[in-house]
Amino acid sequence: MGKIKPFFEQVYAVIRLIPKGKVTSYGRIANMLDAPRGSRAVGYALRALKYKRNDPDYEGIPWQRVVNVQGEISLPGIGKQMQVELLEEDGVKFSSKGRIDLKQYLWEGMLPHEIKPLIGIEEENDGGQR
DNA sequence: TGGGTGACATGAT
DNA sequence: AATCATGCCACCC
Repeated sequence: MGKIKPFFEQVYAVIRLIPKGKVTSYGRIANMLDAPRGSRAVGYALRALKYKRNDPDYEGIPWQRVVNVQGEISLPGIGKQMQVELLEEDGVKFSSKGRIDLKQYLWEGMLPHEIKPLIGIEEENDGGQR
C-alpha cells in the first residue's frame, strides 16, 4: 500500500526539488511533508547527511538551499562558510548582515498532496472515498 | 540495544 | 526584544 519512506528520505527528496537560485526553510519543508511541527526534524535530516557522504544514493542533494525562516544560515561553524559559498554559486545574494532576502529567493514549495507523487509517496487513500 | 543528540519554528512569558 | 519550553525523527556509540 502507500509505500512510506522514512521521514529523512522524504526530506532529501523535497530538497532535490528546490530550484537552483532559490532557497526554502526547514519549516516549509516540514509543512510540505504534513509535519507542521517537524522543522527540527528536518534539521536533523540535514545533519545526518554528514554520515551519508560516502553513499551514492545521497549524492547531489542541494542541502545548501535550506536556511532558516529568517533567511539566515543555521549551520554553525565551518560548514556555514561552505553553505554561503555554494549559495553564491547558485546566484543567491547575501545582504550586508549575512541574510538572504526571502522575498526574492524563497522557493514557495508545493502543497503536500502535490509533492507526494514527486517524492515517491502515494496518497494513502485508495480511490478518494472516505 | 537504547538513549542521547542535533542544520528549527512557534507560541507564551 | 529576548528567553524558554516543546514538538519532531533517524542515526551513532
